[in-house]
Amino acid sequence: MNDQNEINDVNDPNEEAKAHFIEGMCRIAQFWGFPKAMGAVYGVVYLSDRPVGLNELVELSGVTKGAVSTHVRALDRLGLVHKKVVVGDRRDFYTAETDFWKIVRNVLKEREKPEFDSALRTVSESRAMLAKQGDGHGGDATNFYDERMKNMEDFFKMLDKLVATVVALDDLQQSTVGKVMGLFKGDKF
Amino acid sequence: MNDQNEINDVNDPNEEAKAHFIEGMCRIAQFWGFPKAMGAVYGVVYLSDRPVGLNELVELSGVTKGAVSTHVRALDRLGLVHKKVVVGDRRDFYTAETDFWKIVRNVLKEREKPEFDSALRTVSESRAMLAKQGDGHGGDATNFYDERMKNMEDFFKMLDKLVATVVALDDLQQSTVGKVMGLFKGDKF
DNA sequence: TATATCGTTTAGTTTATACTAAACGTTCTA
DNA sequence: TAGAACGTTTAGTATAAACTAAACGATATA
Repeated sequence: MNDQNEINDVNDPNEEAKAHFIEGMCRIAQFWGFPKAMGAVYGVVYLSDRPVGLNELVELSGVTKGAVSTHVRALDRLGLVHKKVVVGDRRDFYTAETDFWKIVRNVLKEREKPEFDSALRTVSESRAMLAKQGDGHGGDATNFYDERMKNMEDFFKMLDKLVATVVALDDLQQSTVGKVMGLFKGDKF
Repeated sequence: MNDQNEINDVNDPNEEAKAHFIEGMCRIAQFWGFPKAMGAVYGVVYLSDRPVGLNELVELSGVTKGAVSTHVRALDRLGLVHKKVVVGDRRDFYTAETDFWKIVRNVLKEREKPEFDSALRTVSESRAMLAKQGDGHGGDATNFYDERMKNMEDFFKMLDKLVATVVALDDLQQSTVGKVMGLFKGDKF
């Protein structure tokens, strides 16, 4: 991956640094559960000062066209890149989103949120099943299971609210995060 | 997985609810990047009112001994379960941690934290390489790359601090989270 | 209308990972 | 000291995912 060259100049003296950076993007993507090629594609876009076309991405990332097509669209959905349409040009161009706090919100909204809902629902469903087909008169075992399940349900509900709150913020920034951290340090809780 | 039965009574009327719950644990585990069998093992431990032995886990989860052995140790490392040693008994017993906020801290510390560090280091390294083998006199291209990389570096540093803050809290609880969320709602930022 | 250039889709391969089954060393028991 | 029960390790298999290469439909151009 990325044994190719320069995005701007031929024999860019920064080549090595860029390659290392993009390699890092691959590793980060992988850890967060995304394909590493997706990280490479983002890395290339992120290190470009102008919109990049799909075929260009293929060359610069070393990823095949099909994969780039798939991944760049996924990146667009997550808000990591933005499609730029140039009038009178049939090609798609992409630029990188550089506001990472905005990306966090997008990813939570797009990817985590549905899964939280699903997880929460499963636990709630289990509780409902307990109530229905359990021993019916609150036997010890049923009570215990319900207590455990409710405990988890409460946690997920709170987590869900937390995510919803973050997603709702349209100005999540370094300063905001900094202030929250300051509150913790001040032992105000 | 888990086509077996009861952890307490034979023909437990709550069987169906438990199975659904455990199935949900599998899905949740999978989403967070853990093997689904690990979720099943945790589910079984979580729904037991007494310490569970390894062989018992094998029966109740439907996962083979080797896998249970591996997964239950991983769960222990993450703080999701605790090994209970019974004197005069060679077997290992496990109980579930029920304080999920405590678990969040553990997981961040154990699993996320090192990866954040690694990600941050890669970006910093790339910047250093830029400074060293770049065009040397702050050409436009080098300046642009450095700006982008620094932007990401700052983000990771802040994220790192945020995680460190959460990990440092030894009383992260529902009430704490609730208060933070309240602050956001109050438009105090 | 023929040819070239887009981006997408698909079929097949490769690769990574989870999982099983069995062997293993260790510790207790008879 | 033989055998049984424990947890771990390992070799092999199954499964799932990413990736490649090629075909494809659509759109522009000549």
